[in-house]
Amino acid sequence: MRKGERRKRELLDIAYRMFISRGYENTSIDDIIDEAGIAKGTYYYYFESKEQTLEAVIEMMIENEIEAAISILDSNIPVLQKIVGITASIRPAPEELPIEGALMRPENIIMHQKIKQRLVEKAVPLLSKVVEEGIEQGVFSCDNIPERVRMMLILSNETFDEGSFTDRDVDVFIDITEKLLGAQKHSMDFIRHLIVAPVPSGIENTEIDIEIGG
Amino acid sequence: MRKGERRKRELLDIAYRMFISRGYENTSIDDIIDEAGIAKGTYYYYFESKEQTLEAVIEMMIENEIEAAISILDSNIPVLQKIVGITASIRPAPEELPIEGALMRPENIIMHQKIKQRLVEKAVPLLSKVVEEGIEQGVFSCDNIPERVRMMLILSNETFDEGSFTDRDVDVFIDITEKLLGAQKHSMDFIRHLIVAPVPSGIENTEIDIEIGG
Amino acid sequence: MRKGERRKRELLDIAYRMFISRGYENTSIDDIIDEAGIAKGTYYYYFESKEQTLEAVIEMMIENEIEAAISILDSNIPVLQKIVGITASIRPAPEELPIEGALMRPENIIMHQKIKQRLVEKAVPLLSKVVEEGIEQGVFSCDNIPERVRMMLILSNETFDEGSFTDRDVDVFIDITEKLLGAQKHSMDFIRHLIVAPVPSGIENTEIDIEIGG
Amino acid sequence: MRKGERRKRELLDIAYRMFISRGYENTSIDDIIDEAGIAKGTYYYYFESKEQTLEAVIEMMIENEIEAAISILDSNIPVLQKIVGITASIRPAPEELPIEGALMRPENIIMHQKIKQRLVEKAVPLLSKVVEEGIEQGVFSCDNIPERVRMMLILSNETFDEGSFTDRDVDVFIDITEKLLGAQKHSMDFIRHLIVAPVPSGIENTEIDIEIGG
DNA sequence: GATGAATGAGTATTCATTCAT
DNA sequence: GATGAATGAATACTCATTCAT
Repeated sequence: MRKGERRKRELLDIAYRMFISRGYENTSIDDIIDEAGIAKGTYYYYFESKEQTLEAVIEMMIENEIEAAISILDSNIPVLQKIVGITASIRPAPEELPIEGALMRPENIIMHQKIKQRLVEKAVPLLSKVVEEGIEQGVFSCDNIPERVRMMLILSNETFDEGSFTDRDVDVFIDITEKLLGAQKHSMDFIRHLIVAPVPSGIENTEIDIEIGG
Repeated sequence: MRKGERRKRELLDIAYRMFISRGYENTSIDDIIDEAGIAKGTYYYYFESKEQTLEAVIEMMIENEIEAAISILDSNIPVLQKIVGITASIRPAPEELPIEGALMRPENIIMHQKIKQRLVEKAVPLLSKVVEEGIEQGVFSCDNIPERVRMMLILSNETFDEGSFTDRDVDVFIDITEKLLGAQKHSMDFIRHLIVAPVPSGIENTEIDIEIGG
Repeated sequence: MRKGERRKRELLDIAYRMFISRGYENTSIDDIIDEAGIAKGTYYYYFESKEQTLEAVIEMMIENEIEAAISILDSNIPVLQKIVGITASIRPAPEELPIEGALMRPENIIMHQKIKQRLVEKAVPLLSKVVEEGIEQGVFSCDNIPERVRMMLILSNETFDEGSFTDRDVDVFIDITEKLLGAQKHSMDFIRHLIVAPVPSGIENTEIDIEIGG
Repeated sequence: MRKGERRKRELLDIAYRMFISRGYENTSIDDIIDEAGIAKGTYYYYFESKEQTLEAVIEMMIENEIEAAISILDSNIPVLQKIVGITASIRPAPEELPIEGALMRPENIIMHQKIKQRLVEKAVPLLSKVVEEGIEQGVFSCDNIPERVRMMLILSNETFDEGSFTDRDVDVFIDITEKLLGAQKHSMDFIRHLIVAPVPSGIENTEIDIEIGG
């Protein structure tokens, strides 16, 4: 049993790495067992199906992220930094992402989507705690905390995941987050230094500036 | 030529409906040609590949949405209502969505994602125009318009698409949109009547309220 | 493992027979598995692709021929007969050839060509040994042995493979082979009795005897 | 009719070039009509089938070669040079061959084979005339002329077509041709200067030198 | 002479899953 | 616990050919 557990964990790691690097759809059971050096029957001894494996892989991933988030939550750093730290830790680490940041490659969308969804689910209550903490300390001031936290997470995910955001995106994100949580203007400016815009502002917009209507 | 065009349009419609109702991945070429009552060769006479068909289907869909959006843009209704109208028209109409609202079913994720992405791309410049109009009229007040518009769209998509939002989500969305664009508090309250929350507030949160840490 | 090997050999035999009798291009995977009574997956469990199967089939064939050739090489028969024996054994046995002798039917050309090429490659070093032996014994006398052997093989293949050669072709072949290897005039005459010309001399030429020029 | 003929000739030229450059099997009717800028129906107005087109293409090619050969035959140059000239002209010009000399690529084998066969058929009677001429002049001395000529052609084709022959191959070829036709030793040495071996002698043989038997 | 829409049989390959040993 | 042989449904795409206009 102990041995079996270890084996399963091992397989999970392999599946994880392969799903991440080549996409779920592009990874066949054969790929996995080849890499693991086991027989096909063995794989099916440990997993019911490929989909169940994906589920398990995601669960494992989530647990890791959440663990990190909780340790931040329980630490003694200031509330504002907790928010940022947890939000960051909740996002799949860059090195875990498919190469070339090709999250949009169809073969990766499904897994990516599932992960994001689960992470938001898990993170909302955690961050809500932090916001409540902040309200007690007078740093934040707002109602409907979980809903606000959820929107903040969505914005963060959708804006920064693709890796093609600009300084302006960061500016707006900071502004809106402060207002979302009722924080002091500029109190979250420090985020700016933590996020490096890979694309200088103004480039993206040029081509979008189309003349419309009359 | 006329005849060929009609035929192609017909096939596009069929593909569209099938992709929408059973998902792109779950629709085989055979399904499409059976439905259309044509030979396989005929299908490939009009489309290069299945993927290209998806692209064409999405393009068709987008064009429809954008057309509607532009007619709103060019109309004489108040700026605030333009914003809401365009934002709504930009979202795939509910009846166009896969049955059971199962946008999250893996087989639909890819198409859904592609559509959302293209719609945002197309809508940002349109809405930016409206916001500028609003600024001139003193209704809005903000900088970095395209970035703000983009975030508003993302929030709108992610919040209302799933069909499982609450009144609180609506409240927060209104609050944040007003702040995002620098609108008067409560000036966008009227949205509330246009969006009906399918899930009463407070239900979702119960299960998320987990005890954490020590 | 033993079992798998047997199965593979079995499939190889079936593929071999089918490729030979109806041509590689005209044999579909479905034909093969129908004949073998196995599922498609099973076929692909043993072979990577149709082309790889062809490769394997040819390899098997070659090995058989070469084995026969080597046993002749190692025997004690006179050098002249070794040459003839190996040259003959190196040629695909008539019963192995596509029915109707239709080697020229396009569907067979590819395989036929590949086989000939590989056989020549394999046979040249073998026959070179024999020629060296013959030189030591004073039966042959020549330089550039591998090149000469290769040409002899080509001539033999191209002349006798089609199955439409005449007595005169045999005469010329004998003459030229003797000269090629520096053998005594008439020392290889005995070949004549081993090769039966299916077409009496003089028939082919009639139609070719065209008046040319002015 | 005149116009139709021109059109057909035009199509033939296109088909010819495409078959040559990408192989018969790899050239689809669609490729041809795209290149020609005509409709599919038009193609079938001029040709019965793809195979018939190949036949016509080859016929056209052969005619060109034979024409050149005949003009050499009728000229006043010495017999030995006629032999060489015709033999060379009979071989598909290098620039007509598939790129990269990949005659062995399966997609080209069929056409290549057909061409070689037809060329030999056509060339044998021509060269036989020359050899007879040579016999009258005392330059050659042999019987069974067509058979000898045929073998010479085969040897020439098989040896020099691949483009990977050595100086030794040339030496042996000269030696054997002289003996085949009963020419004076060294009388054909001049060929050597006309053929440039792309591969220095001795390289190929190394790897073939395998130890065999006991 | 010319068009181009329509055909449909044909083909190789993939892959998650099962199960007897 | 572990194996690996066997399965077979599923699928996208090709292409020479026909024929009504």
